[in-house]
Amino acid sequence: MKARSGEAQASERVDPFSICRISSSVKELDKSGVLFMEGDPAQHVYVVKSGLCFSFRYHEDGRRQIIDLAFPGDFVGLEALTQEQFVSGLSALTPAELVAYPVDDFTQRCYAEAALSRTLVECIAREQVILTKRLVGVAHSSASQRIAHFLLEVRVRALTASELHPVGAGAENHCLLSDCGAFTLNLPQAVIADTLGLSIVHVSRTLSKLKDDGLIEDSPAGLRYMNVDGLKAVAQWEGLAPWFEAS
Amino acid sequence: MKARSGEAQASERVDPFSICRISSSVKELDKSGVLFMEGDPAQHVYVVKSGLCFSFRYHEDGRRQIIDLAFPGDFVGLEALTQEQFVSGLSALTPAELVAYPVDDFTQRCYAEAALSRTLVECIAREQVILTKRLVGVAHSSASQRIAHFLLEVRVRALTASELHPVGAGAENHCLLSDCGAFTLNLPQAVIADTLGLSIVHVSRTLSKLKDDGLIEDSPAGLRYMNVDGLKAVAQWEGLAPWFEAS
DNA sequence: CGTAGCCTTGACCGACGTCAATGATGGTGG
DNA sequence: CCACCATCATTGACGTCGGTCAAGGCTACG
Repeated sequence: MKARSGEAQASERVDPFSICRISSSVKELDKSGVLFMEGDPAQHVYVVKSGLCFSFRYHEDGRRQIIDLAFPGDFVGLEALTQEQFVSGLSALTPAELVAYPVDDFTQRCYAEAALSRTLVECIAREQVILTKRLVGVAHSSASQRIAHFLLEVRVRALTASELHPVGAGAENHCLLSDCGAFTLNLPQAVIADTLGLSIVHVSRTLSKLKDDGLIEDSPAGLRYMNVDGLKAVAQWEGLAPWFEAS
Repeated sequence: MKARSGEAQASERVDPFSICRISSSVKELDKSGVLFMEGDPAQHVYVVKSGLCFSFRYHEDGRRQIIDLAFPGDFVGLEALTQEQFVSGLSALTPAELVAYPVDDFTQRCYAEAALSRTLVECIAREQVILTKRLVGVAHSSASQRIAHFLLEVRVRALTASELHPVGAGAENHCLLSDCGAFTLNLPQAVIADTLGLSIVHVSRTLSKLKDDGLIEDSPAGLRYMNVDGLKAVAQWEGLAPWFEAS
């Protein structure tokens, strides 16, 4: 088997649940529940089993920066592998389940099975690419670009996640919903704002503009994507990352 | 040996050169030389042996985002492990040497030696923490905060790197210089601007303000840090990361 | 001496934040 | 069924941070 996954399709992604043979327990979170906070002792590594979560940090001035969303199948709290304390918190946007693996077991297993290390490296590398993209975006893009990009990113990741983990996706119930043809997203604007480093007010204004342009629309279920290609144009979309399907 | 490194001092950091047993070659770069560009086929993983490098990406509008500086001892181009192409370019700020390891050898060795995988995971995780910090900073801080933070970050990383790799540090010659007591930094303002997502003009203005406040000073060798504590106050400095010495 | 980098400074302007008021929605208890 | 409150979204007025443009200075180098 070839180790490099550059040419991998989404369907070939390693399955994070493959590590389930090691001792594990499941944590359940309510909506807005907090699994751990920045600074908490880091004794477990987690995989999101169902629901939608996000990792975040607080800035000294009290503002929250959302580092990344975490979809079913995503690793979370990997900092535990290299540090005593979490450097970011983790909270849930919807009721969620996470599988917890004690760091020590996990580490030992890494030593025992190079393939697991490998999986890990790939997961982290994937995450890193998303982060650098976001970094470039936050630094250099206008609010509408950032927001359009964010909307597209969430869509792709949600679709990918639900393909891979149709069972426990769960996020559809509350936040995401891919109905006939059109994708619909229901997130508090505060989440978008804190992810992209914008104010809620400006997010609202920018979304209104996107609505005026017919790219999205309000619906009872949330934001409805009316014109994905239009969004891509605004976002100057180049795809999320090589290993995600273009779609 | 305990695998977790949260409690590690700088002196206990894993030595990236420990992988030198696998086939490798040294690449030399001139000042401003480019090792690879975004999109190039990724066939090697590198470790900076001497000099100062940086990884970057171009935004669609042509602006350059510097992702991170790379000091002697730092891994570079780790994307090669998981992707066919580099997602960022790498260039040198000073004449530099980099050790190149073919990905395939590297990968095989990862399978053979879990400890190497482990080292890798730690390096990437470390990098990730820096990235998330930068993300928070770029999104929520004022120019003077960002710049002060950047100055401090470079100082710590340069000091750490030169402790670990006193031989091949090399960066001192051109960019960094820790003379009697005061640290001195000589970087083009364009580098600071592109790292922090600011315009050169504004970097200049902000540095002038810091000079007015007596925190830094021009010197023939570059910027001289006159008041590190003052800088820390401006930057709301909380340390770079747990594994770096406070200093 | 002329040219090329790099830095500085001023004038101007736009994007985005803040503050504040107003609506919509939905859950809870009377 | 309605009153009440909490949460979230919208909208306007206004200020500011930082970008852009343009001009000029300083060194280094041929």
